[in-house]
Amino acid sequence: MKELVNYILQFGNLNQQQMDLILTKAKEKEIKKEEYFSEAGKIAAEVGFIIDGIMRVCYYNNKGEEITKYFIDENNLVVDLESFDNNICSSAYVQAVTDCKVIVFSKADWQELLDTIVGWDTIVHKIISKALIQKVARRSPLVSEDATTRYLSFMEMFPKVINRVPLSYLASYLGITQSSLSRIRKNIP
Amino acid sequence: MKELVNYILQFGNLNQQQMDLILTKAKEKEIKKEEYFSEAGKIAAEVGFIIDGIMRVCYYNNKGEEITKYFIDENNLVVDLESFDNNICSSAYVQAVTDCKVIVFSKADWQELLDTIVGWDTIVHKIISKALIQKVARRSPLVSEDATTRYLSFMEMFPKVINRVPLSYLASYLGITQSSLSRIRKNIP
DNA sequence: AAAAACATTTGCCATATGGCAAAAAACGAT
DNA sequence: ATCGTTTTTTGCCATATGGCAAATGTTTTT
Repeated sequence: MKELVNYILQFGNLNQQQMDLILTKAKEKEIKKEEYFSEAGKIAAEVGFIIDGIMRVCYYNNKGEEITKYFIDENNLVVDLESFDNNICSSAYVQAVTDCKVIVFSKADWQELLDTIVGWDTIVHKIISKALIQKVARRSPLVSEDATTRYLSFMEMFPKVINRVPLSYLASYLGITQSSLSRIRKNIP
Repeated sequence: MKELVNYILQFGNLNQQQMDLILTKAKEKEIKKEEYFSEAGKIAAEVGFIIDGIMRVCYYNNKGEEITKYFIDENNLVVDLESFDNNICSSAYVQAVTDCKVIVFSKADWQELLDTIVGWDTIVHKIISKALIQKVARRSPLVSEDATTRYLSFMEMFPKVINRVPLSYLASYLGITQSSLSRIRKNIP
């Protein structure tokens, strides 16, 4: 739980008692490779924090192709916000790419913490804003650069991820086919 | 100011007195076509709400090309969040694409409202989360679809925008060249 | 109304990426 | 270690998009 505590404290201060309360609601959970953390068509029921492993968010486009929208790695929050916040069905899958160790909060517990701990909502808001801003920032360059540049930027941004995910996931994230990605990789020194 | 009031009330309730206080801080402002609302290298000083007109967020990539990251139209908030929240220099320009009428709040006033009005922070959080989620949702499909599909989706998502912005802005938003976009348009019935 | 400035379209050809199928390599289970 | 499965690479050719420059069309200024 140390990772989670450190993560939270980056965004604001809580006293020992408040932090303890948060931790009593935190449940540790294993998610095996390929299993889903949340699924399209269902309502997201948990907020997660990845201690170990990589997840991805993916969906099927109108041609039926499976598209990876983004990757989430260690020490990050994982939650389908739109679904969780608004109690609506999710439009994407959140899937473990490797075996994952995750800390989860049920929706009821999460809500209780928001109602109970003064200042927790502000911290949560900061965490979420930062994550969303980062998401936008990471996806934007994917549109305007050529495929090789996109791949190189990905390597810089996610050095920990690149060798742990199948090429096909990465290719759809970058918006190219797997064979193109393979060729691009070959041409990099 | 009616537009702003309606917009706010979508996200939560405020009494008359609270709303009046907000409106005392709101200043109306004109921004002429091509002028900047905020600039790269400077710290964003205002939160804006577009009453009329279209703005865009743009930056220069490492090849020196000007890239439009997104468009913002009527009845939406406009602010470089990362810069405004953290007091750091902005990395992008926010520019009026057409003449704009905007309601603005200075940073000091905005902060005062947050400190004074109970519940205003929650409303602001909701507004911002929704805007960010929307931004992510809008950019994601740009990566995985072909250019024609991207253009068609843009038309659906921004019917009000498409005929009011130069082709070059739209092309860089879609990640293609202006001439390709011109050809794509020609081939659409 | 004419001129100038700007925006869009088009032609020509180069290049990047896609589609598909087979080969090669890597991984897992027995 | 071996077989079977899955992932990655490669070859071949088709197609989409880019680059550049000229032509056309549109707006703004004088």
